[in-house]
Amino acid sequence: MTTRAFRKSSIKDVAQKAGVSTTTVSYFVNGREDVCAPRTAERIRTAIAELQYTPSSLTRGLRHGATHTIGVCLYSPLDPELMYGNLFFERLWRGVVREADSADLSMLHYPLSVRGGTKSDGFLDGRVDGLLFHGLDGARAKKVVQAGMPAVMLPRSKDLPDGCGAVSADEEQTIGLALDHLFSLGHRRIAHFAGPARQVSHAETGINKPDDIALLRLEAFTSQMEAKGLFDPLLIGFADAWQNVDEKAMNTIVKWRALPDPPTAVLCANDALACAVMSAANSLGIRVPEALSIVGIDDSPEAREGAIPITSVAVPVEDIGRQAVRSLQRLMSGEPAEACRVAVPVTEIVVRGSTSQCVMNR
Amino acid sequence: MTTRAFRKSSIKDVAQKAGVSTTTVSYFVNGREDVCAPRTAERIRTAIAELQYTPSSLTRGLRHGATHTIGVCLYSPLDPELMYGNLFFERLWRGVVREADSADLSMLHYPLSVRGGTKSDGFLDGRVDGLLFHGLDGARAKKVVQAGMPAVMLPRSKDLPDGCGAVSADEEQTIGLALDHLFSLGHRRIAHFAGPARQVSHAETGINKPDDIALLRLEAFTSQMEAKGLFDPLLIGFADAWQNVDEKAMNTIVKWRALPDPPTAVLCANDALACAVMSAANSLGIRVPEALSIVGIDDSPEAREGAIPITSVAVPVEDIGRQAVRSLQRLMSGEPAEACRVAVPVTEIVVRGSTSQCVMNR
DNA sequence: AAGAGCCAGTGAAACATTTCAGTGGAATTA
DNA sequence: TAATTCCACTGAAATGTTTCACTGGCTCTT
Repeated sequence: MTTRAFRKSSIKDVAQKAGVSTTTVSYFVNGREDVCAPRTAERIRTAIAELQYTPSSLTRGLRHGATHTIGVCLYSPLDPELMYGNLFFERLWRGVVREADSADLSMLHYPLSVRGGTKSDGFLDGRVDGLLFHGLDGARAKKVVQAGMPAVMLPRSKDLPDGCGAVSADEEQTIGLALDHLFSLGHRRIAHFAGPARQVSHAETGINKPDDIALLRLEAFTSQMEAKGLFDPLLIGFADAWQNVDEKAMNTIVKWRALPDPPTAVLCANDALACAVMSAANSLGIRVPEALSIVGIDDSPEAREGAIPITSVAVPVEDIGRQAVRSLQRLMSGEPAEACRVAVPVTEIVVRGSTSQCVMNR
Repeated sequence: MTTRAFRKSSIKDVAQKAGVSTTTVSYFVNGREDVCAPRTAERIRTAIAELQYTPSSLTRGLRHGATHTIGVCLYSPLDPELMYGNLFFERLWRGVVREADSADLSMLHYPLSVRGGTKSDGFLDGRVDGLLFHGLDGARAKKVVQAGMPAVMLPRSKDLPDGCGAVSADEEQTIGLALDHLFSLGHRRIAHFAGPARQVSHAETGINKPDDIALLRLEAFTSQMEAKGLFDPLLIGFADAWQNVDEKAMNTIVKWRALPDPPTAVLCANDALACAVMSAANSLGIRVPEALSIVGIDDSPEAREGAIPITSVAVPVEDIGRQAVRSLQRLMSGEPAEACRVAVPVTEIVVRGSTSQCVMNR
C-alpha cells in the first residue's frame, strides 16, 4: 500500500506553531464560543494560514460516524449501447448532482470492481452515509440494506428489498396522460408496443436494468384499458431485444393490420420503439397520423426530429434524480423506508404531428 | 453533526467473537502468511461472515495516508447551456470512469460549494490522493497544487500552474487533419470561423471554461496557414457568444463573399459553428460543397444529421478522459509534472458531404 | 478573606485500523 | 538438558480529530 506523496499539516502542527493544545485549535476551528481570547485566536489563525491547514475529513468521519457523503452507483457510463446519445443518464445525473450540491453532500463513485463484481462489501466500508443505486441487482441490494445502509433504488425495481427507498416516475400517470390524449382524439382501438422486459446480456452480469419500466408501463396500459373495457390482448406487441426492433415493429404492424378491427393508435413504451413503429408504418404505406396515431414516451430528441415529429410523454428525469437524493436524505435521518418511496408525478405530454383525431369513429 | 443511523461492526467485534486480538484479525484480513493456524483462521472467517465485517476505508486511509480515491471536478452537469444534448461530457466522463475503474480508484465528486465557491480547502481535506479538474480557475488550481496535491487539468488551460498535469487533444493535429483534407482537395483560400474565446457569464463565477480550446485552434490555424504562406487575417471570423451564433455566421459569410477573393472553404472551430455556417450558406443560396466547403470539429451528431452531413474531425474525447486518469496516477506516484502533460493524438477526420474538390483552382 | 463562579485552556479517551516489536510455548538441535 | 529456533499470536503506538471532564488562576460577592 503506497503512501501519499505529500503530507498534509495536521491539527498538531497548528497547535505547536500557535503554542496551544490541539483541543484549543479544534474548538477554534469548530467555532466554539468559549475559546475567544483574541490573542490566542489570532495566533491560531495565522498558524492555520501559514500551514494551509484543513481538517481531515477522514478523521472527522471516523469520530462522528458520518461522512456527509453518499455513494452513487450508476452503471450507465460503462454500458455502451444503453447510454451513448441517450440523454436519460445525463438528465438523471444532473438532477442528482444538483440536489446533492444544494444539500452539501459529496458523492462517491465506487469502482466497477465493487459495482459490477460480486461483493457488495465495498459499499459498507464506512465512506458513505447512504447509497443511491441504479441497476444493482436485488440480491446485493438486499445485503447492503440488511446491513443497515440506507439505500434508494433508482428507478424502483420489481425486487425492491424491504427497508430500501425508491424513486420512479409514476408510470400510471405516464400511461394515463398518453391514453387520455388518445381518448380525447376519439381513439378506442389502442395498441401497445411494449419494451423489452429484461435484457439477457445483463441478466448474466446480475445487473438489473430499468427495463422493469417497460413492464410497469405494460401493466399500467393493461389495467387502464381494462378499466375502460377496451383491452384486447391481440393489441399488445413486444420488442424483446434492442437488436431487431425494426423487424419486430414491422411484423407487429402487419399483424395488427390483418385484424378485422385494426388499431387506430399505438402507444409505444418509449420513443425508440415509437420511431421504429413510425418507420414501419412508412414502409408499409400507412399514413401517420391519418391512418395510425403514434405516441411515444420520453420526449427524446429522436421523437422531435423525424419528418413527422412524434407526440411523446415527457418524463421528468431530472426530477427523479433530485427526488432520489431527497429520499435518501430522509432515509438517512431515520424516516421509515415506506415514507421514502416516491412516485414522481408525470404531468406533461408534448403533442406533435404523429397523433390526430380518429377518423374511424366519426 | 449527526451520527449515522447504523453502526458498522468493527475489527474489535470480530476479534472478540473469534477470541483473538485485533492484530490477528488484521493480519488475517490483509492476507499475511504467518497467521495460518487453520482453526483460528476458520473462527475469524465465521466471525467476519456473521458480523458482516468490512474494514473501514476511513481508518485505512488514515493509517496509510492514501485513499485510492481521486477527486473529480466536472462543472458540466451544472451548466445547462453547455451540456444538454452535447455528448462531450458524456464521453469524457465515460473515459474517466472506465480508466478509474480499471485502476481500482474510487471517484469523489465535490459539491458545488467547493467547486464553485471561493474556498479550495475542500480539496485538501485528505479524502483524495489526487484531483482531476475541468474548469477550475487558475488561481484556485495553483493553491491546490502548491499545497502538494497532485492535480491534472482537463483540458489543459492557458494558465496551467507549475506542477500541474494536463491532458488535451493535440489541437495542432486537429487543425492539421482538417487543413490537409482541404489542401488535398485543392483549397487554398481557407477561412476560419473561431469559437468564443471565453464566456463572460462564467468569467464572473471564476470558472475557467475549456473555451481555451477555441483559442488553441485559432492559433494552430494561424500558424499552419502562415507556414504555407496562405494566412489572411480577413478570413478569420469570430462567434463571441453562443447566443447569436447564427447571426454572427451570417454576417461573417456575407463579409467574406464581398471580398475580391472569397474563401472556397471554411474550417469551423466546432460542429455547432459549422452548422451555423451551413445554415447561413443555405439562406444565402451558397451551395455546399460546390461553392463552399465546410469542415467542423468534434464529429458530433449534429454534424452527421443535417441534410448535407458535415465533414468533421473526430476528437478522441473518451481517450482524453482515460489519459487524464493515467496522467494523474503517474503524478501521484511521483513523476514530475512535465512528464504528466499529454497531448492526445487526433487521427481521424470523417469526410462527409460538406467538402469537395475546389473548383476555383482547376 | 473565603467561597463561588467564571475564563481560557488542557489531558486523555475514543473512533478503527495497521504494524513494529515482542512474548510464551512448543519443537528442534547440540 | 539447555540453548536455539520457530510458530502463532498479542501489546501498544501511531494515524488526526473531537469532546468530556477537568484545572489553575482570576474576579466578584458577601
